[in-house]
Amino acid sequence: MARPRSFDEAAVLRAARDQFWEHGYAGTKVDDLAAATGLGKGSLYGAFGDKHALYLRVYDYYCTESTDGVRRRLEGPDDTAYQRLQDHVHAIAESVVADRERRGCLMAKGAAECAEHDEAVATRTARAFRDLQDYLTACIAGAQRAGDLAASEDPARLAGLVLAVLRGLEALGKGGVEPAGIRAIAETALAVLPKP
Amino acid sequence: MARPRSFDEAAVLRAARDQFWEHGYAGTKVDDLAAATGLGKGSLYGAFGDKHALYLRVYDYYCTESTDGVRRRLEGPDDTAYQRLQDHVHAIAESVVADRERRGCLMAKGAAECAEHDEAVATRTARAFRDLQDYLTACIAGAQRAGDLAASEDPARLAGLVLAVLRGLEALGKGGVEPAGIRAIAETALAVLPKP
DNA sequence: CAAGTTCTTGACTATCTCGTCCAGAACGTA
DNA sequence: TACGTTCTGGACGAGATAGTCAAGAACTTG
Repeated sequence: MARPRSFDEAAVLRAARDQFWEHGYAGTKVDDLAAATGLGKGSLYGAFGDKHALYLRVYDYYCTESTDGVRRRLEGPDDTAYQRLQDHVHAIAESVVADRERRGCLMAKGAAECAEHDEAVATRTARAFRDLQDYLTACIAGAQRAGDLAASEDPARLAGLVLAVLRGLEALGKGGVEPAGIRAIAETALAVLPKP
Repeated sequence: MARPRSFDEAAVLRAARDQFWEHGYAGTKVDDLAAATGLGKGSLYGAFGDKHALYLRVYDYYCTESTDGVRRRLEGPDDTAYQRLQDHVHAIAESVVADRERRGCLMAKGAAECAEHDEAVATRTARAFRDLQDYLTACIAGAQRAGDLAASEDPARLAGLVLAVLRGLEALGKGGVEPAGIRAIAETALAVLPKP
């Protein structure tokens, strides 16, 4: 029919994501996006629309990747559910610790910068949090059935608490809290979850 | 000696703070700052230096006000320490719930946007978090001495956990989590703190 | 009240930034 | 191969934006 696209859309989204991630929405220039993706501005506008539309694509892509990864890590049989929960909490703490440039999480950054004025960002963020809490709830419920956590507690409430701690770890990491502090919080959070 | 300033510095800082708070650092224009503060750009530059220097003044001012408020709310005699802790956690949850425009916390927003590239913001944020954890630690230690919390736990670790939950509440609020969810997390966090 | 100093205002400049546009390139189809 | 279509790259323009500057205002002190 016509000339096909010469770029890989996913690669362009990743490059654009890194720009927005590093500089924020307002701090990212369209020229930077063009340079980072290797596309001319004409191609960029033709393929994705304007800066805002591209940001939404990137943000949605990031949220989906992020929450899907969590889902995969948390789902599984009941008898290893508690282990998976522990691993997940530790993994988040380690990723915060490992992030020495304090790049943080694009979801946290994007929500902080844009959710107030951008309904699409707010909506996508809300869905991501809901998904995360659902995956945590399922995992915790599994651990309760397996007898590794007290069955008396509402799993959704515990999941909310864990989610808040994990989001808090991310925020504290941004704030430069030391590795030992981050790890201690993760340990303490796991320790206070009610056991049978 | 000379012509005195015709503006109230604290009022100017508050007006500038609201601009940065609403639009972020990169999203705030110097013209907006001038309009919001009522000062001409010359006065603004003369009194505070450039945009970045003004931002740092504002950010420091906000952090100080914020942490001082928490200190005042948490300090006091041991026998009411646990009550103060509960009140504080509830107050944070309620402030998140009440923030229907999702303006959030300037510290969270500023750290998310700037800490990565701006050493001064990173340093100030780290100090604020350290202060907050110290105040929480002192309050929790008081509650332990009064017999309202289990004395077996390290108060600094519990304080870290509480701080993470509070910062997490803020992040979840930005993400549009419902009031009931926010309040449930606050309740659950208080409920899992180990009692004697 | 005169002199000296600092503050104020807003016009101005130089640069940046978004988004458009077009000439040419690359491809499928007939 | 010739044609129609879509993609590409970058020059361009309109408007925004950070920071400067100069002329005058306001105040203190001698």
